[in-house]
Amino acid sequence: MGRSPCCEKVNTNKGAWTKEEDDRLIAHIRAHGEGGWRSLPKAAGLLRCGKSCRLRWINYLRPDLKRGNFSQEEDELIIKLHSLLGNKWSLIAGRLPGRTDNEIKNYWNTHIKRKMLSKGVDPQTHRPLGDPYNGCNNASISRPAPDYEIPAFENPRTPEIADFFQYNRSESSPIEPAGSKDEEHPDLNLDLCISLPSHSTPAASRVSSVVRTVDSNPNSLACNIGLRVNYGGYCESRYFEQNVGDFSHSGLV
DNA sequence: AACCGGCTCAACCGCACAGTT
DNA sequence: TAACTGTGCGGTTGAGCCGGT
Repeated sequence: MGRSPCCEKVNTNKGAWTKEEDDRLIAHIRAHGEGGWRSLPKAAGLLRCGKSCRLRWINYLRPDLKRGNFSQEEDELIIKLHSLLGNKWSLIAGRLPGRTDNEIKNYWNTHIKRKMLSKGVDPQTHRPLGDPYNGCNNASISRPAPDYEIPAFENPRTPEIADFFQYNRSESSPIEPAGSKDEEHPDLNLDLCISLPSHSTPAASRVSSVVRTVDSNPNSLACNIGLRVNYGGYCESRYFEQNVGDFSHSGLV
């Protein structure tokens, strides 16, 4: 059995939004808050699909949007985060206040990609074009680090997140390594801070756990980092490998 | 002024996934 | 457990803008 459509296709407006539609949507969300997108169009008197309303609000009408050109700092941060996360635009957007995933995705495709290609860097792998390691995600092969620094994550900014670091350090985990780690590689900065997308931060949202692990090997300097994030009912686990300073996204936990 | 091609970005689409029944 | 619902994500599209000819 096929999936039912997200909304009634007939009598539904498509394309550019009018000022009146924007005003209706804003007024409804001010009065009732975000959420309930499926029923929102009818309640707000809009002939729009719920998904379309959500997108319009998140990408254009939200009052906390920054708009305007990206700064040099934002440029660099996007490139660094993309090297860590790949095309996870919503996660990247979560670290750029006032920016949306759609905006960053567009900016990446129209500006940064071209800029990187003109510098001879593969925008997908963040490695020089023609690099024999391009497309290779095997952490057992030692690769040179990219020519820019991997961003150091900030320390936990809330007591709650700090608690999770503390909690998970002492808790055994499927990917918890044996033995101590910081002592072996004191220069490795693996403090992780997960910033939640501002548009999806209801009260219940929180970092459900951050598992900080380092599987240190004196010869390969490889380490593993696992993250589990839960916000707004959305839970995601990620697993990164680092090899001699090179974070390569290697797959889901 | 008209045409054309490239670029931008708002919006759409299909899908995945967690939650609910 | 399966079916269904609601939401969010990433890829893609296309209307509109702009500069060049």
